[in-house]
Amino acid sequence: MLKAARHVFSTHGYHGSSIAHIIDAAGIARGTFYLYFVSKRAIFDELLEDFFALMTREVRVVDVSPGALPPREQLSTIVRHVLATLLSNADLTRILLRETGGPGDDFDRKRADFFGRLLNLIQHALETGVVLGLCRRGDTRLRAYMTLGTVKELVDGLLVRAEQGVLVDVDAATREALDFNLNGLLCSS
Amino acid sequence: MLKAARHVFSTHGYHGSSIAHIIDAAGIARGTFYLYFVSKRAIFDELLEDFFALMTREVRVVDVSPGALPPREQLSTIVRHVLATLLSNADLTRILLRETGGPGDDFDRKRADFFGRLLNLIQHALETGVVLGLCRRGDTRLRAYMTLGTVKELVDGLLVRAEQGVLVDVDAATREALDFNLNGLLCSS
Amino acid sequence: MLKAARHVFSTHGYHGSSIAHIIDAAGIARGTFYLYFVSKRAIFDELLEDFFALMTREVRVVDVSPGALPPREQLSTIVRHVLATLLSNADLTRILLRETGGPGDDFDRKRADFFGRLLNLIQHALETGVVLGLCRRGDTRLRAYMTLGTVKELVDGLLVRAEQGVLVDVDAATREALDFNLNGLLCSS
Amino acid sequence: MLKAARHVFSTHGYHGSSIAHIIDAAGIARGTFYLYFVSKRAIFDELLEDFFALMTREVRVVDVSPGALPPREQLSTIVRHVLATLLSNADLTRILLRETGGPGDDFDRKRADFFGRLLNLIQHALETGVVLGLCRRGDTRLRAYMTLGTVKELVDGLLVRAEQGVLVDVDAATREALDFNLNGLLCSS
DNA sequence: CATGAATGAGTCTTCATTCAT
DNA sequence: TATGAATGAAGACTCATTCAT
Repeated sequence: MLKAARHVFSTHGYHGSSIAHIIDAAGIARGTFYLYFVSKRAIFDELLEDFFALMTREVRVVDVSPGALPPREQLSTIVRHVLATLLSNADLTRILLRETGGPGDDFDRKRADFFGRLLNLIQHALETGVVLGLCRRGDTRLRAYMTLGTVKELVDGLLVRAEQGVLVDVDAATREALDFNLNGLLCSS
Repeated sequence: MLKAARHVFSTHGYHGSSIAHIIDAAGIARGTFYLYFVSKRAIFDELLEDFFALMTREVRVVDVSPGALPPREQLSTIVRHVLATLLSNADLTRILLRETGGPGDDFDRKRADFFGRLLNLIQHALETGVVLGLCRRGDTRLRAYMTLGTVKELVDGLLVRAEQGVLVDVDAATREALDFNLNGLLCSS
Repeated sequence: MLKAARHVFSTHGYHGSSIAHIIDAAGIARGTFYLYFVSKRAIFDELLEDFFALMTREVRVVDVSPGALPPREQLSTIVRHVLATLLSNADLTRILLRETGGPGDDFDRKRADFFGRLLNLIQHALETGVVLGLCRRGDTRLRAYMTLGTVKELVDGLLVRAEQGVLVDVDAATREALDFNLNGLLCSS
Repeated sequence: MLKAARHVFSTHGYHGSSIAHIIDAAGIARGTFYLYFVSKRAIFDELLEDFFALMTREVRVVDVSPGALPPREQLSTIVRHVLATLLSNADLTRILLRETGGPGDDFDRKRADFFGRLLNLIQHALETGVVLGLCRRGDTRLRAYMTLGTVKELVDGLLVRAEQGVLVDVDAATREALDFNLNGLLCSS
């Protein structure tokens, strides 16, 4: 049922999905839906809540204490996890990336919260990198935005590929993501 | 009237905006609206069409012929223009960036078209860069996605700042964008 | 279970009470309800049927045969019984007096039947009174209505008092009722 | 439209009447209804508000200053007006008298308010009567309830007659009402 | 050109009732 | 006998769109 809703929502968006769609997809009766979910809004929220939780579980602060793995390796692991999670939950990812102005302000707020937390995490990492002399100085907030942007759009691109039947190579994508964010596009640089 | 609609749409999203909102904001009668626009959908489309046109005008292929300005300078000009245009049309930008799953598949298709064209432009530039020995080899499509992502999210971040009353420095943002995309985050690397 | 329903109905009215309310109050399962009652309507009917029976038992034709107690005394006894019964079954009385337009026409018809029978009883008594020279001539039907009205509204008033925590004096109320109906409001008259 | 609703409500009660009934009776479309009334509840309220106003206009405190008309005459006038108003608005009267547990607590509260005001008026009159030596001492509150009851039930009875096609004689009813309330049922007494 | 009253298809939600366990 | 998950008809309300003035 959550599965059905997930599919329906990710296909038509929140507003484009009616209860009728969902119950048809789930093969249940109207009343049954309301037996498990208080409202259309509620099932949408639950869907995202679960996904937010799933995503958040993967995201950790990079450990820079001596003896820890090299930061780049840690980053690589995190990014690979994140990408893998997002790609293997294409439905939910689509909702997360593409659904906006959804059920009202609450959803946007929750979404903003989620990305905001990510943003802070990234920004914190960047600042640490600057302190450690690894990263160039600059507006870390804006850079955090841009880094987040690379991931979001990368996933979107991979999703498109997947939709076209192309097999996605998560490892390669991870490499590209790290390479792009760390070294930029230029050659020697 | 387009102005009113623009504001309403960007504030409440497509689905959150009713004809009533728009005509109230525009101070016209219901019937008058349909005198100028065939449907709610139509005014939304026109709004975006205009904006797409406005944006596209700014985006040029980088000229790599001998005697042209250095590519980085050209890029800088383009990016500055793009950022300035987006930021000075915050309403439309918000719609472009945040409104999804809007009026139906058509909107998404158009939006996808727009970003697709951008994507192709960027990819083409990257490939040129590779050929010229300026850029590292790699999956140029994915890199194009990521580059696009940096711009989208950067603008979103700047918009947030603007909404918070912080004056936005387009030149600085342009520098950050170029720097990030070209050189990445790492120091000397 | 009837008790629970009685309380629920008298508190929220017929339409305001759902099966859920009733089974919650009774602490039973949904299915169990339908084991004992064919429908929501049925339990409501049974509730009232019982109450109608209870009430009717108290109401007798006044015995005017020689040797019987004085009519006023008989009346006093009947009225006292009626008032006591109504007041000690506040829940049901509330339903009887206040619930209207309930489950549909049937309920109203039954209710009308009940009061109709009362009406006939009262009218008959009045006509007897006229024949015996005790009562003034007049439209006995209308007078019967009015007499019934005094009782209904009196009980309502007493119920209000009871709800406010005021102890109700049935004897006093009986006296007032008889006095009002027999002698009216005026002094010497 | 109010007319249609009035008829529908008075026939089926609040809960028994659907918007569909009302718009069918009024010969309008669904949306048109909501153009004029915010909700089902709203039209019901307006109906009653109007009627309350109409009724209240008729009810005055009896003037006992020297030189005024005899109280009984004033009473007679008031009662005649009230009865005439109620009977010539049979639909609304039916709602007022028979609809309970309607749209929720608000309606009951409003209804209670209305009858409460009447009650106070009557009680005040009775107390004045006692002071003037016209009325017997007693529980004036309870007597007010009973007086109110006579009117309500009398009207109900007259309504029944009217429904049966019997022509109602308002003057006769007024006489009966006054006679009953002032002198009671007994003969010389 | 402008108006705004009227429309009715479409949506969410409730709740009495059934039935397999 | 008891349960409670499942049902689906019915109802209130929204809103993009039309059209007579």
